[in-house]
Amino acid sequence: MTKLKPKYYQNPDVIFLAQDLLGKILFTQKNGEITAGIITETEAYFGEEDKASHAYGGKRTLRTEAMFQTGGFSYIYLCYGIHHLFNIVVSHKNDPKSVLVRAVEPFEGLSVIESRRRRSACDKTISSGPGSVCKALGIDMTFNKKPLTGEEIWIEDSGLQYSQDDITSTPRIGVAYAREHAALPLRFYLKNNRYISKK
DNA sequence: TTCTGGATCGACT
DNA sequence: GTCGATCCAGAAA
Repeated sequence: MTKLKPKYYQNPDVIFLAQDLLGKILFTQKNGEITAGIITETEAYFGEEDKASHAYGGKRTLRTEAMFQTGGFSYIYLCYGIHHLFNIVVSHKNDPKSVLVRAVEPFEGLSVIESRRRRSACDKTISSGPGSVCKALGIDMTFNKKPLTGEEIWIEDSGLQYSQDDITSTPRIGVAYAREHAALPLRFYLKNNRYISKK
């Protein structure tokens, strides 16, 4: 397995990347403990034109600043005052596209993940849903704006390849306010995996 | 300074 | 299926 390179993330085709990232492995290292999960579900946010994106209209604030960085950095924010959500920033500088990781399948450090989530790794709710992914992998705001090629958080290519037949696409979750962009099929998940937020 | 609402989860019915 | 938790960023003023 090899760590994905900066070049991989600089691709401006966020819809391709949201699908290509399925099957890749997201690692974190915290307090010397390494945990990882196979990415099973993602959503694409296509930038300034996307009414569902925090960067819609080129809105640039302290929070959204992370998305305007060069592809290959993390964008993490707090949702509903409770949950952290993890995004992979892609494309080039000042093009705020990102991929939201919505679910992973536990891969490494299972006992650490189980104690963080207080349930068995066999329970599919352990890391299905964007808030759960962050909790399972120990991701909080200290991971915001980090390079995904470093030693705290990174993604490896497992070599797994999927065809369009293996991937289901649906509208994104929780973005009804995005009006005409709410129905776009920009959510992707592995058809045959049980670690999915909802079918 | 104050107000509003959200890229959700889990407990409970 | 329904609903409360919980708090910060962004907008209004």
